[in-house]
Amino acid sequence: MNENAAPTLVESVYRRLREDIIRGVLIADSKLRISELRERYDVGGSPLREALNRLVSEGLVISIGQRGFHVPPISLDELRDLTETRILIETEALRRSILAGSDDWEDGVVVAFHSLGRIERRGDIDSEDRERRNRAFHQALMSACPLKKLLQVHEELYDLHGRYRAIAIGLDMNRRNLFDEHEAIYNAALGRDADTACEAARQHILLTAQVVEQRMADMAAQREQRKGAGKLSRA
Amino acid sequence: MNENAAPTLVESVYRRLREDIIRGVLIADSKLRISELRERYDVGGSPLREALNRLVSEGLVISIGQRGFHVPPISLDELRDLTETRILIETEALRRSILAGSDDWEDGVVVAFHSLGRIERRGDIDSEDRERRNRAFHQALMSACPLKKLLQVHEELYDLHGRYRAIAIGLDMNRRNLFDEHEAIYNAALGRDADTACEAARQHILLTAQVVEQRMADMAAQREQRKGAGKLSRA
DNA sequence: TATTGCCAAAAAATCGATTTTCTCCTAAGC
DNA sequence: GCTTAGGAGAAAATCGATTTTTTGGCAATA
Repeated sequence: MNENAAPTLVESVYRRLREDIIRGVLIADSKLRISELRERYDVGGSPLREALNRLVSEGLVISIGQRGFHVPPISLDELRDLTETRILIETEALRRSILAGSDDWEDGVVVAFHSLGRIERRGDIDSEDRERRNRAFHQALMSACPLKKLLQVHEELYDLHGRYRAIAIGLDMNRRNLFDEHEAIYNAALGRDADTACEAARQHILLTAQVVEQRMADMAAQREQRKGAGKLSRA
Repeated sequence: MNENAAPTLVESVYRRLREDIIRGVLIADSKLRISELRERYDVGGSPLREALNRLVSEGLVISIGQRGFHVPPISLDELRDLTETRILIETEALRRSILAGSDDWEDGVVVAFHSLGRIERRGDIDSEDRERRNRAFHQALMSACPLKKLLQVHEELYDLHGRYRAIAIGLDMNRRNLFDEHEAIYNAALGRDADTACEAARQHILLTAQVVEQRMADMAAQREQRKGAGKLSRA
């Protein structure tokens, strides 16, 4: 049996849908027509609808009775809300993890950090691998937090936030040194300095969010301009 | 059109399943056979499975590929995890709510408190109404928290916790004065004393959890005893 | 010109039947 | 007596068809 094979069609299409929504392949605010999705993922209506319903509870899909499913819209307000909430949860989990972390935890953090650093130094824009290792690093840092439910909540928020990060993929390379930001968290964590680590994590998340905000503003401006041009050409 | 009518069968059976799981009507760790549920809720397989899949994402149902759905087991470990995480989220939301609360917020809190107090003083064991008003009170307290996502997370945790509270329904009347506990939070909140309010809320949640722990221990002891008796009778 | 009512096409929701996969019991073999 | 193979029945997963609801356009009306 293949380890990766989903035991169920629901499971498989659920994961693929999830990825596509978080990555922005399925556009925010767009309609998810059952017939189109059936074709896209090559599954029947039943497993598809079941997968969609799972995503509804995660906030990654919106269901409107008798009017089908939609990708949730994005907004500056939600980004800010999500960012602040994620900071709250992530710093709390990080703090508890640092307090409770064993030798194994340290090992895991070291591995994740170096693995991520290698990719970052290589400078690949390849977001696939990068995003995975980035996530793994953040998770490794928090993994010793004894509150499992807190970690679950964080995962949820991280993925909701991921939809916004996807907007700005590749954009922050120029302005920021992500490696330094990660290193600051890393050093403080291994040094068991929870306050410093949390502050570094907070800054790191905030900076990422700011890049996204900038990008959203740019996009809004572009939309404005196109609208203006449209008016002119119609006049 | 009836305001309360679910626009969709999925929605309707989702709510009913949810209630029954949280209330403990559907027993922890039991199997949820599609055919039985179909009969119980008088719906077809498709809406039923869709509703179940929503609950899977909320952690109120477990899905095992090709082996159907189950009510999640309960455990002392999870209770403690859930309790501490809920305290964390609820006190944070409460703190921010107190800081940001407007006059309207105060009004809402006053109404919710008195409404709950009336029920409590009446001493009905009726959990239906009581639970609803209790929830409403807690929500009113936090409602001015600007982080909407934090409130959503709280709701999720509150309901997961509800499964445990259901175990001890009616049991805490003897030992505790719930009214006083609520009043302490109420007074501190309206007095804009966030620290005191958070501490009171923390104590309140902890006390409830302790009653549940006690009850779980009792049940475990009873099980032990029955097992012993079984052994004897078989011998 | 704006509004309303109606109809056909499209889409969503749901059902009933089929296929696939597990479960448990029986019996043969060690 | 214990383990393992086989198979019938039960249950889960999925599909295809049906029913219900919405959408969008067009014409009639104010």
